[in-house]
Amino acid sequence: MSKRERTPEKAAGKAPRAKAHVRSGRPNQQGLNRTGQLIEALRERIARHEAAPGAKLGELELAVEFGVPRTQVREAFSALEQRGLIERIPNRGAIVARLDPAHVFHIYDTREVLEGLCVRLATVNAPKESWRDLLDLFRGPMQGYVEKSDFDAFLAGYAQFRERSIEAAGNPVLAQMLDSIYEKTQVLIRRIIILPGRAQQGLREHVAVLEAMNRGDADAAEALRRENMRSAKACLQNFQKYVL
Amino acid sequence: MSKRERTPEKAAGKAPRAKAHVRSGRPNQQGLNRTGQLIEALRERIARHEAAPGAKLGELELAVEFGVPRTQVREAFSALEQRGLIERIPNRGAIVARLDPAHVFHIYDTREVLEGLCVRLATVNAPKESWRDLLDLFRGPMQGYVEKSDFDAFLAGYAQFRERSIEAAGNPVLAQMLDSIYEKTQVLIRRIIILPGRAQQGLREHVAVLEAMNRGDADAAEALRRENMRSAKACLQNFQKYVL
DNA sequence: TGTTACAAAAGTGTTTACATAAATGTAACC
DNA sequence: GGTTACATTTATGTAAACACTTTTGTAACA
Repeated sequence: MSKRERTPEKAAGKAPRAKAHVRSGRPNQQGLNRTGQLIEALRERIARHEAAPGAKLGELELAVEFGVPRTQVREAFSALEQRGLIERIPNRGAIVARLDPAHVFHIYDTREVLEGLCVRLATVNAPKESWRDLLDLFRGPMQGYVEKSDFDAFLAGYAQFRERSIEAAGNPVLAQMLDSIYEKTQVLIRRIIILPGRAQQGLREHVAVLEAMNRGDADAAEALRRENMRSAKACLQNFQKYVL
Repeated sequence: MSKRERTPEKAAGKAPRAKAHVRSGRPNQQGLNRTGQLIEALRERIARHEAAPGAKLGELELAVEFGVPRTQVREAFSALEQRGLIERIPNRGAIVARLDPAHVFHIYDTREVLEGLCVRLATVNAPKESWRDLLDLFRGPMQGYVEKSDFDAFLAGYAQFRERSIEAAGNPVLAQMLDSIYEKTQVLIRRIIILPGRAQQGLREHVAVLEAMNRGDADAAEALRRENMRSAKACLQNFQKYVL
């Protein structure tokens, strides 16, 4: 699963209408068309910070790298610009969007209510005791990850909580909004959890949320989750100079 | 301000490099580039239901109408698809996105928490008594609009509340999410307010929200606004067969 | 040595042309 | 009369060419 093996165009003869079955103008493969694949690839690259904020995204450069015509790169840019992941400056090209501190705090305010809704819906929709396994994970192994500073395992646990919640909430509108937030802040999480005491507190708060969810107390779960987001934001503000 | 007066391409000679100052490849005009203008025009057309859900959007058709090359229409489609306003079916073109009832309810659940956050932030940020004029409007003239069934004036009042709240909240992330919801449900509002008793109840609830905002009680404002959204959703469920 | 003017290069914005897939119409065939 | 096979049409997917803007490098000039 390397880059992508494609003939870099310019390999098709000009036979006006010769059989022509598997040539240049094929529409899609495996469900997503090529532009969609390109959008997804760029999105992930930006979310992973493989392309740093402010970095220039050359149209021709990407077109050659992915083996697609420049037109498709521009279509992808158009989509990514709508999602706020890149900025296009007329005649100057596209750059990965920077996120200034103020914007990050705006994101966290919004995220607070969305995450709250997510756990509320998840609690309502899933039967009691549905969260036993996650609760065990967060009460047991996750504590060890924090002590051993095994942040990868720790983040994997968070990701599991995240996926399960969104899945159980069953609200695609909410899921999309949380995704759009997540893809912008993904890289921040790695900087936050290494802050002194943050991982421990986050863990405590998650356990409290999960306990409320597991006993079916949707209102408490929502309130606790919102509290959790507020404390994360407060932590971010305290260490703003080191993180943002 | 009619359609758009542009030479429908194919009017520029092929002088290899003759002076060339105001020709074909100009980048933008009045702040937004042409693709941006096209996106905005199509967005509005969809939001206003001038293009009905499920209606086909032909690339060439739109290209001719707006006097732009097909490539730009495709870029606009790519952006609109990201915003969930259209759906693209491979080799079949684009259609205006349909919104099924389940999706509408998901939207309203999400909207509830976002609108709640909006009035909370607006209340916190704006000084007390900032909402006196709106409160007077909703307690006075708006009542008359309902009784006279002057829905246009009524909706204008709602729009004013909406704009002022978002403005005062001062959170662009939230504003964008509310916009993305609004552009999808705009047409529904016209069907909801004509439902028996809905306008009256919505008005009462808005007055309550504004009273809380005007006395600076952010928590009450948030709770009341959320209540308002829940009652709107409930109304929608009751008359689902007539509205959706 | 620093500055300005100009020219070349690189890259984006735009346009057109070509290839292919779906839809449609027509005629042969049962 | 209805169905199937094929040709035609229409529209989308793709690719490449063209036009313009910005930047950068170079050289003349103060």
